[in-house]
Parts: sequence; C-alpha cells; structure tokens
Amino acid sequence: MARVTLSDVAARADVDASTASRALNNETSHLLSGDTVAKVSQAAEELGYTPNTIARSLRTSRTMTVGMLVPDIENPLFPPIVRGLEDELANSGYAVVLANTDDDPARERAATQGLLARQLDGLAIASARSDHEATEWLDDPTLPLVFVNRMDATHDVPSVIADDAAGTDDLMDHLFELGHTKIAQISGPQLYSASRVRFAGYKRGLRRHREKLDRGRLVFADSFSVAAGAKACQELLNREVAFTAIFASDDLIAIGCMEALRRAGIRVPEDVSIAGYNDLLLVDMLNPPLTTVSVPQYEMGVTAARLLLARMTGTLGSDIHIKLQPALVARDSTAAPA
Amino acid sequence: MARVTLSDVAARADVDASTASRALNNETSHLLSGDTVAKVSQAAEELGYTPNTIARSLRTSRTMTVGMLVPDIENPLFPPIVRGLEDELANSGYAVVLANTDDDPARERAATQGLLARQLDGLAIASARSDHEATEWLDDPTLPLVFVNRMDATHDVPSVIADDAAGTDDLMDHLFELGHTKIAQISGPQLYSASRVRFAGYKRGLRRHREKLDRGRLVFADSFSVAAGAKACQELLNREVAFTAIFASDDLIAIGCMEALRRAGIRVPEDVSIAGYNDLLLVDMLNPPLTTVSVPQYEMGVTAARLLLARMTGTLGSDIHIKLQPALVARDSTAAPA
DNA sequence: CCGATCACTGTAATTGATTGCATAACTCCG
DNA sequence: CGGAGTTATGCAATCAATTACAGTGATCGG
Repeated sequence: MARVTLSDVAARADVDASTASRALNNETSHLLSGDTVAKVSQAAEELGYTPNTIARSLRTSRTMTVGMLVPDIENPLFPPIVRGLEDELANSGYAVVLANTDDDPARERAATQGLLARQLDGLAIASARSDHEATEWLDDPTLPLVFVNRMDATHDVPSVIADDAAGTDDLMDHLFELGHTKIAQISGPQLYSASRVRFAGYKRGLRRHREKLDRGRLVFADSFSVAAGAKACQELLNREVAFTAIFASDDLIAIGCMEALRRAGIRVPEDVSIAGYNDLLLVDMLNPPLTTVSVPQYEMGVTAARLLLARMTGTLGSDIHIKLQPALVARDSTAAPA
Repeated sequence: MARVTLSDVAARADVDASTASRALNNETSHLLSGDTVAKVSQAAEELGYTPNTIARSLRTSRTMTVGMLVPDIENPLFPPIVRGLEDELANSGYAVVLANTDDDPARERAATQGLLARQLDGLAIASARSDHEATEWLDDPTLPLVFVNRMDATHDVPSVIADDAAGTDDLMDHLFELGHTKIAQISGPQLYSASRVRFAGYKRGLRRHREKLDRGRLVFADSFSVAAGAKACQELLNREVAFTAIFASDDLIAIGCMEALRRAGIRVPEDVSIAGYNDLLLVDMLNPPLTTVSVPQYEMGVTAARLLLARMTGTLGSDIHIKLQPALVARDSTAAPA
C-alpha cells in the first residue's frame, strides 16, 4: 500500500489538490464552503491520509522540529531538562532531535552541522561549554536559539538558568551556620559558566563570613563526574590541608568525594561534611543522604521550550535571561564540625 | 543572507544544477570529469553551501532520521540506551528524535503519529508496554522497527533484550546461597514483558530450590518507580507474612522498598535482604549498596542501532532477536538471614 | 571515412504540499 | 438589468533537490 497523498484525497473528494489542502488546514478552511470541507475531511479520513511533513516543510520552510544539544544524556542533570522541553514542545506539535556532544568541540560541531542541515526551527543548547572557537555559528541570527543551564554574555542568545549565585549563597550560609570555617571547594572545570558562578559564590561566601580564601583548599575537577570528583578529592587529601567541609560544584563530584573519603577512612559527616549541587535523582538515598541545592531541572526545560516557542513564532527579543530559583536541601551529609 | 542553494553553486561553477548535484554526491561524482567536480566543489566551498536535507528527503524519501520511543527519559534505565543508540546512529549520519510516552496509550499514539508524519527512516521502541490496542500500527511493514528492552512475540519485529531469565536465575541462586528461602517478590506491572519474565524467573527459582510459591509474598507494583515500590512494599508489610528477602523487579522499586522498610524500622540487610534489577546509575552508592543485576544498557542501545541500520539499508530479516548477557552484582543489601 | 561507443553534461520531470492569482458563479444594489 | 463585490474553487508556480533520459562531441574500430 503506497502512501496516501493529498492528491489521492482530492481525487476521492472530487476537488483540486489545492482545495483539499485548504480544507485540511485550520487557517484556510474558512475560505471554503462547509460542504467541501466536510467532503474532503471524510475522504481524508476514509483513506487514512497523513500529510507528508517533508513536502510541507519544503514549501513552508518550517519543520516543526527543534534540536537539543546536551553534553551527555547519561548525566542525570539532563534527562529532566530534556523531558520538560519535550513535554512543552510536544504540546505545540514540535518534535525534538537529541544530540550528545560530550563537550567536545569536534563532536559539538559535527552534531550541530548534522542538526542544522535538517533545517530545524530552533535549537536548545544545554551543552555547558562556553569557549568561543566552537560556537561562532551561534551568531547566525536566523536560527532561534536558547541556552539552558548556561549563560553566555558574549552571544546574544536568550537563556534559562538557575540562580546559582543565590543557591551557592544559601549553601555557604548553611555551612557557616553549622559552624564550618575551613571549607574546601571541589570546583568544576572553569570552562563552564556554572563552575565559575559557583566558584564565585564560594569566594563570596567566605568573604561574607570574613574567612579568607586558602587556595590550598581549592581543587578543580576535570569534569562533572564521580570519577573526576574522586580524583580531585584525593588530591585535596594529599595536600594535607585542614578542612571540615567540602562544597562540591556538582552532586556527581560530591559523590566522588564521598567515595574518596570513604577509602581514606574519613567519615561523612562526622569528620567532614559534604555538600553537592543540583539535587540529582537518588542523591537523597545515598549514604548519607546528600545536602545539596535543588535546581528546577524540569522547569528549566519547560521554560526553555517556551522561550524557544516565543522566538520561533513571535518576535521575542534575544536579550531575555530567565533565572529560576533553586532551593537548599539540607540532608545528613552536612553536620556541625567535631 | 538567503540560504545558498544548489543552483547558486551551479551558477557560480557555470554548470547545470544536475551536474552540481552529481559532483557533490560520492555515488555519482565518478560520472563527471575531475575538472568539473573540482570546479563545483570549490564553488560549494566558497559559497558555504549546505544541502537542504528537506528537499533531498522529499526526492529520495529518506530522512536520515530515526525515532526513539521511551516511556520516560527521566527513568535512569533509558539514558544509557538512548546514548548508545545515538552514538551508533550518528556514526552513520542519522539523527534521533526522542519522544516520551509515559506508557500511556494515548500519548504513545500521539507521539507515534507525530514521529511517523516526519517520514522517519526507522523507529526504536523502548516503550515497554505490550498491550496490542495501541500498537496495531506496528504492523506497517514499510517502517523498519526494533524493540529495545522488550520482546513481543505477537509482532514480527526484531528486538534487543537482556537475558532476564539468566539474570533472574543468577539472582535467585544468590539469595538461596545466602540461605534465604522465604523470598518475597515485588513485581512490576504484568503489562510489561520484563516484569513477566522476571516473575517467571522468580517462580522458576523457587521451584528449582524446592520452595513453593506463597502468593502472600507476592505484590505487584503499579509502575517501575520509587513511589510504587514503597507502596507495594508497605502492602507486603501490612500482610504480616514472614520473609527474609525481597526480590524487586527493578532497582527503583527496590529503592522504594528500602524506604518503606526504613520507615518500618526494619534494617537492610540485617533483618531483610533486598535485591533489585538493572544496576541503575548510583545504586552502588546507596545505603546499603544495592545487590542487583547489571544489564548492558548502553550496549543495548548500540545493538538496537545496528539492527535498525541493517534493516534500513539492507535486507535483515525481522525475526532476529538478540539477547545480551546480564551480570549479577552482589553488594551489601543482601546478606545471610538472621 | 563512417557508424558505434563512450564520456560527459544538460533538459525536464518528479517528490507532495502550499499559495498567489485568476476566474466562475452568485448576490446585491442602484 | 448591469456592474460591483463576494464567495468558492481551480490553475500553475514554487520550495530545493535527485534522476531518467537525451544529446553532444570525441574516439575508435572496421
């Protein structure tokens, strides 16, 4: 059974293809007599007609498809974002093409090429990397873009981020309230705006509480992962500096820290408190449950979708930057120092 | 700046569009003189030409895009599968459109419609549901399909699954070896083939070890989720039947059980052992680390992609069913009964 | 030296839908 | 009753590529 085309429907309803097209589109069906519309609709129904989106796209140059770039869908931070985006866009008839970049410029470039060639109507970028080399194509003004979980002042692109400044402030206050003063940070790669903002929050927290920054308590992890966190924490331990708490830039890094501390026979939170960031799935079930900052991931996806829709259909400005509020979640991995 | 089309390139190279097309396609460029090919390539280069995939697709009826249906990308089981699929397909130039179905027939139908209208070249279905009502469209023989993590004898569709029979056998043996005989099962919804196979494995394990099935120790959870697991476990507790171990059909259910038991003041594994299934991300970091069966999720995605590629390009039969081997991972949530 | 073959390139149809323009029929009003 | 306006529909171009077919000129063998 060959595909049913519009001409088939038109033939059966005994009208021209153009008439059938108008009958089947809500914006144009008012041009036609109710009679004809009914006739065509019935024919379409009977034949089981499905419009060929490709042909339509060629004519209208709208694909009703958007792309989503993530570093790695296996990182638990992203599935809720993707889900939120997809849910919201599906409501408006858009589909989502997903691509993983591993934050590797070459992969990012390849993925983007692949996506752009498909004439997407828009692109959501949750890829956290923010060096320029790989992103000069971002300046193409014809493609509606939105950054998720990333802020980039050098490109004129709307963004949805969590208010990491507020989140880190709350977290630092929490640690100080417990009585910690020797607080280490395992920061993420400074390539990422999230890392930089949280690092800034760390420094600001110290300053606010009149502690000075000791660079001996500062380690940069190679990536947002358990392995990188463990490695960075091990380095911190090797330095033999004193600390009673660790603020990890990300939950996965925090989990890596817990692993490293456990191997070293250091108890959490009795000997050292640990706090993470993002409130990833299941971190409330860890041993001990992780203190962290909950960011509204799903909501970020939804909001990004709305921004993208607004940019695609309307005339939303590109200078809109939405900050969603995070929430400190104090659990058992942080406690008063011994 | 309007898009650069093939005609633009052709004009600049002073040839016909058809010649330009042939020059730019590897399969046809051998028809042309090296001179012409070079001329066209250079013109394309200079103009920054990117072929319009839509127009190409319309003509060739190949979109180089496949769909992937998952119940919910937020369920940690699926990201690695999606990632494996995407990685493998990207190597061959295919993009992946993702849709969440929530295993809701209406959503599944809507999502599928939306995907199919885009003339996908193939569709991978990890949506675990296996009732027929929603899936009669599966019998469309023109669309290359592959089931992932789902086996369905009533449809003639290739599949990639983990060998759950072997996995459950290993797990049951493990529990018996520890000395458990009163083993409860929290099963997943029987709608899912995975649940049924694991339930069968549970029964087979009991039989093999000469225990008879006590339906009092059997509860069916409403879904594969922490909440459903907690609820089901609570029901098990309410029944006041004796048991020393719980085999949960899925890690999330197992985590729900751990929660319910903790609330009831029952220790794991001292009072009750718990085993899950799937070895989801981070379950090794739980309190206690969860005994489970590791299934090669990423590998399943890759394999599914290969099957799909084979079906799309070649003439792979539809009766191919690949079983990947799981591995028991004994951790601290299971121990000898008191 | 002439027809056949070959290598190369152009012409035009095609893919399936949308849409500007033309037109036919009908209504309305002076 | 005729011209203006309205309503409903068809015609044909268009979107950007691919591809069957045709044609041109050169080469080659008899």
